[in-house]
Amino acid sequence: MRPDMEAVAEQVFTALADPTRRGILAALAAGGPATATDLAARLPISRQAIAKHLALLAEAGLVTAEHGERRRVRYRLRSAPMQVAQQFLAALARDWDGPLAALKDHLDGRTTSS
Amino acid sequence: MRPDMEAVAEQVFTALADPTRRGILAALAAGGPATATDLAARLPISRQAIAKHLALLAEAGLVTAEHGERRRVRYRLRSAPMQVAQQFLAALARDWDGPLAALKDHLDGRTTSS
DNA sequence: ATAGTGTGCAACCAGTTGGTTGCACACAGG
DNA sequence: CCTGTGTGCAACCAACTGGTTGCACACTAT
Repeated sequence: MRPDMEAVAEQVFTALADPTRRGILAALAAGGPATATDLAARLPISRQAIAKHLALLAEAGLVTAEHGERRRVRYRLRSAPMQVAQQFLAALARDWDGPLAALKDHLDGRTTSS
Repeated sequence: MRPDMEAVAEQVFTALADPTRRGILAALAAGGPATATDLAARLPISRQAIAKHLALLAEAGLVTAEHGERRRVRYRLRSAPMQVAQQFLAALARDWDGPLAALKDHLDGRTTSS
């Protein structure tokens, strides 16, 4: 079940690279699931700006929309995509300074090890 | 020794969010340390564009510049900042669906866990 | 019926970003 | 001396992004 791990990681990275988005996620983590208008009351930007960010976060799978009574929509955190991103980072680091890198350096004419 | 972990993570996320940048890093991982012109030969963009990306990657600490003979500059991968980013992701995930989140939900009037 | 509250959609705007071209400079070899 | 190669800097450009405002729509309550 890896629907293109790199694509998920890219979306997570894009989402988490923005301070405002991290602020929204922190607000959700601190106060539990909330609606866009609720978040707009706590953050210094407009509801529509928050709605755009929530759409992007939902696209990345970091939040899920829960439709409640009277057209209200609550957003809840989802940590699963972040674990995918973590694995992606781990895989990258393994590729970079793993034994392959040393071999490459050797073939490159450098005597990195031994 | 944490010079603002979140700042490092943000730079890593910004750097890794761009496909071209990941391509440059992949080329470095595959072929070992290389110069900007060398990378420009393998990638479909100009040397100057690559130089800009390398500057950003160096700023994030993901590559280091090694000044060699005759004004040549080779860039080498550094995986340390990625491990910081990994820890940041782990801390976030812990904050989200850890016991605190359940408590918050409870205080919010919801009976998530008995 | 109408007012109030909450959501979604679209237009618009300024700043950033990814990319290009062009040029100036440093240095080794003919 | 010049020519070739490699680097750095700056200007410029199109596209994207983060943010705003305005408006239309849905639904509940008075």
